[in-house]
Amino acid sequence: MPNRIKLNPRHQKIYSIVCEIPKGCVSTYGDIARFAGYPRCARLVGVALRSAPDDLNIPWHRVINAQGKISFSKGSDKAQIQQQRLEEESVVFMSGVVNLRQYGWAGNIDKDLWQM
DNA sequence: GCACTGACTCCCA
DNA sequence: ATGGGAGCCAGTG
Repeated sequence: MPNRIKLNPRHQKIYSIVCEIPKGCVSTYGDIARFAGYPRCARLVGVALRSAPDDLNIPWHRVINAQGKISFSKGSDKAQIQQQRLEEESVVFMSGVVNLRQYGWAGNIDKDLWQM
């Protein structure tokens, strides 16, 4: 990913993590924050993604909250776009909720690798 | 530098 | 299962 844009190291770290999310998978703010090295900074992820320029092509739509839902207000433009993009990646929304057990990227490694 | 806000999360009623 | 409240850390004004 191009890092020509000068941003805070934390943000860049978060961007890197988000970019590592494989297609067809989703992750949560809390998990990404953990991977980035900021266990309690779920909000920071939100701030970072909000500041994320489109130039980087950040797959921010693969980032959802711990409930498996979109953090935006229902009916919000971004929420619509996010869901649509995920569906295009074979991520199925059931009642507006993503099954993290199945699509959760962090979920695959969280149990064994991050169990401490 | 202080105070408020937030694309969050967790716990309890 | 659902709803409400407190905690958390950074960013922004």
